[in-house]
Amino acid sequence: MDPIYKPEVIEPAAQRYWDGARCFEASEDASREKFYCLCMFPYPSGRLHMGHVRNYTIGDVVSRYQRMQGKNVLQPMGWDAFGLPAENAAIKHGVPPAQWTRENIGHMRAQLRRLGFAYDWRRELATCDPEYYRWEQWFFLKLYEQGVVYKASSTVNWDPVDQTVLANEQVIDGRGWRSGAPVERREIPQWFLKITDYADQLLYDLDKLPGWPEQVRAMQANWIGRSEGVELDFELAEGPVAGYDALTVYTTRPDTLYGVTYMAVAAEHPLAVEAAEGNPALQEFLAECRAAHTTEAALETMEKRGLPLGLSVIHPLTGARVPVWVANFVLMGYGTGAVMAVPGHDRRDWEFATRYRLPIRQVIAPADGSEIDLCAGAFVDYGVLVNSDGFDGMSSAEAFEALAARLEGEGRGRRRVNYRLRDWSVSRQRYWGCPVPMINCPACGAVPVPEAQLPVRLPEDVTLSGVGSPLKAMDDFVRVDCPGCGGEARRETDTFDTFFESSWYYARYCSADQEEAMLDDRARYWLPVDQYIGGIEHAVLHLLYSRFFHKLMRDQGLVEGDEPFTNLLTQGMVLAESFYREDEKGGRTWFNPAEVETQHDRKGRVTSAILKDDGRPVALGGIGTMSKSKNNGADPQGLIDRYGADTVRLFTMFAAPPEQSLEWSDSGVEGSHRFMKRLWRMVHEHVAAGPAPALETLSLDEAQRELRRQLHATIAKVSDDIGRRYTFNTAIAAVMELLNALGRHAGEQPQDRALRQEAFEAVVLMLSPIVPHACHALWTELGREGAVVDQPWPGFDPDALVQEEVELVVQVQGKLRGRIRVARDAPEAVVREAALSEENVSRFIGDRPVRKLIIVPGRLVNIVV
RNA sequence: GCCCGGGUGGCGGAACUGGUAGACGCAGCGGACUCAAAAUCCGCCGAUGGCAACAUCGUGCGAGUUCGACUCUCGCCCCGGGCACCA
Repeated sequence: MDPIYKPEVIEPAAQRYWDGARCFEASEDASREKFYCLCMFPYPSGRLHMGHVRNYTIGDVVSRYQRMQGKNVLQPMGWDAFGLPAENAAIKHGVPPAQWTRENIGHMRAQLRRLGFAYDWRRELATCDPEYYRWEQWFFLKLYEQGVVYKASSTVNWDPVDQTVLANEQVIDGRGWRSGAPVERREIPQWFLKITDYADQLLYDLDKLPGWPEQVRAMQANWIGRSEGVELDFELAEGPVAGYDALTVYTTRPDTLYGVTYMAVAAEHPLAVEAAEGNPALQEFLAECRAAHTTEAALETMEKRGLPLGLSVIHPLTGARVPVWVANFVLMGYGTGAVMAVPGHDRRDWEFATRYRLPIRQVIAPADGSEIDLCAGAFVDYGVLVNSDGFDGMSSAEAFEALAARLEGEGRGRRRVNYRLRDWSVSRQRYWGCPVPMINCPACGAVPVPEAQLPVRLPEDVTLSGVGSPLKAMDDFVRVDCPGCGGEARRETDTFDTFFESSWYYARYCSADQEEAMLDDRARYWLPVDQYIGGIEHAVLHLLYSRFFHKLMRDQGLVEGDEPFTNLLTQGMVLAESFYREDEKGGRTWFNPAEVETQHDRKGRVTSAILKDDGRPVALGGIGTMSKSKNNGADPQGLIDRYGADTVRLFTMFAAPPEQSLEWSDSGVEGSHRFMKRLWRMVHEHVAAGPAPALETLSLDEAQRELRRQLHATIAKVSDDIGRRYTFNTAIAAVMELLNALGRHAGEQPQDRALRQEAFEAVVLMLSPIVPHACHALWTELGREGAVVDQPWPGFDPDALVQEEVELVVQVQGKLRGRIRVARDAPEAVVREAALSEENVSRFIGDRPVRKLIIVPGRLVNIVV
């Protein structure tokens, strides 16, 4: 055995073994319990970053642990390969997006292999491959048949120079991020998926996900935003306008109906548009509201403004005339685009009414009878009705029911459920994405591409100028005969939102090589995913869309079950210290932490830092996420080259529990490397002394029994930490402690060596999910047959945990005053006697009488005087 | 504003069901080995007082429950994340 730990030798060797023995190729086996472990697939941006390393190491540890538990484990990997960065890179470097993407995939795949992750690479997929996206086109057409897909006009951010649609993040201060041109709002026909039809299921099924973090479920519930209320009609006092004879509003507070003093409609509302005809002031206001939307200015600070429309409505209960205003805080996209304003009991209505001196009426009083002052602000809580005719004295809840019933009876209102969730617009006016499989015919309208013609392949040999989508100029792609009438038609040049691809990839891994169908029976075997792992940033969009897709696939008979991911782990971010220098103009130059040396005071507190290059000081920029702009990223590749994959894996698992953010520390990595070297050396010393004899548990002396007790206690703890708690950091700490104890145990008797053999074997087994390469080598060095990857997880020997004598802590008045050793099963009287006679304890008791004595078996004694 | 997290040594973190606060690691300090350095090994390492044994204080702040509170209850302060004119 090599006395020196050489990751550069043992890591490739272990990987060659796994590949040769096809260890991680998973196949369906009904006789074994399956475990599908999945990490969110990466966007092939070019190279792996620390977030990837952390994410995939967690998944790999879980997978390898479950494998040792005897489960049939599937852990696949693939590429979320469509998307905007490829187009930007293409424009910048003149490389086609397909080429750029595939080169990046090649590089990142090699990096993942270097880290030794236990993937079934046969199932690798890239969403930009026609073999993948053809099924997504096929599925889209199925949904179209089913009526889940529809086309509607919707507003987009349009860059008039680049002739392209911009995502919200690409609009900076109202201008296109690349062209700098003022962004326009355009109405463009787009494809939508009716996710709102599934809103209730998506909300209520959250209760079926106890294995998800509370936080993620809460975020999804908020995003769906279900509210119960009443929709009611206010008859227009001056007769029909713009084809309406009533103004319909939605409210969650029908109990405040008697407090309505005005109505407010959105700027885009037909009544406002109609009223603006021939009214320049109103027209100007509507135009301002439209412009304000595009800038996405801080809405919270936006002033509430509006103008009267010169219309009024009739209150359905009192018959009073109520004026109609247009207001900039009313959203056309929610409810009916109009609200009944109750300034006494709604903050926004109150602000608006105060500004424009509109009347404020109190109709709700606090349930506890306290006084309120509506001049100071609105009273928004539920309470008891006042000034509301026959409804006075009812609680808000009672009044909700009574008013809803009355309005429904009179045909002027109905109970309604509203959602914040909007239908999902899946069209993107972009090149690098999956083509929407539709054909636009002047005669027939939008016609689906016939199934036999799938896939609609995205032409990959393109040059991107940055102006418009290159697809529009490609006649070969665009010109097509209409499948309906045979006439000349144009192919749809929009592509799908990339969330479309990532919404079902987890299912496709099960049937990755299936050429005849989207999914097959194998998906029924593997799904749902038992453990899904990824970043919290996907808490809403990706994880909501995937849940939606799973229900769509279920309704098409493609999968079983209601939910795709049984357990979800959201890993924390990777943070690092940053350093900078400021020039005269206040501009900052950021230095990578690798180029900087920190200096500390005698306590070890960081006081300042200098640049290694010139020895002059740099400023501390604080801890934050690793980012390009702050130049504080640690490059995984450099660390792997220097320390090996195992050290990097060990550090990322040891530095913090997986859900918390992880602070990067180069010296922490050094520490992990030290541990690897130490483990290697200790095993080497043990092995170099020759084979160990068989362990005879009955002949161990006290020190040996104590060491063995610690060994088996550690096995029990590590099993629980990795298997149940997912606290890999404490599992590693426990193994470190065990190794420290082994180092202190000096004996060289045959049974000491036998015990050491047992301990090292257990350590290697326990660490093998985390540092698999070194453990692969050490298992063989310990003289064991077979590969550690095929070994079962170690069990603990309950007999080894039994102690004849235990140490008890003795407290007086709850404060620690001494320790005693007593037999494990010592009767209470003996424990009591031992505790009271302990020197320090008796000193503290003095001559005070003992009032009470509490014994917690195996732990402590507390004496109350 | 609403909804989630969180606040423990110089630092990352541990203490899982109320029962020894600070495991493990990093940094720091001291020592061994060495001509020297690196590597490695050993020891110390919350604050205050004390030669010491030990004592007092100490988990954001204030109260409470309890024999006993980092852990439970109430009130407050601060930090992070998400949503945010959603009627």
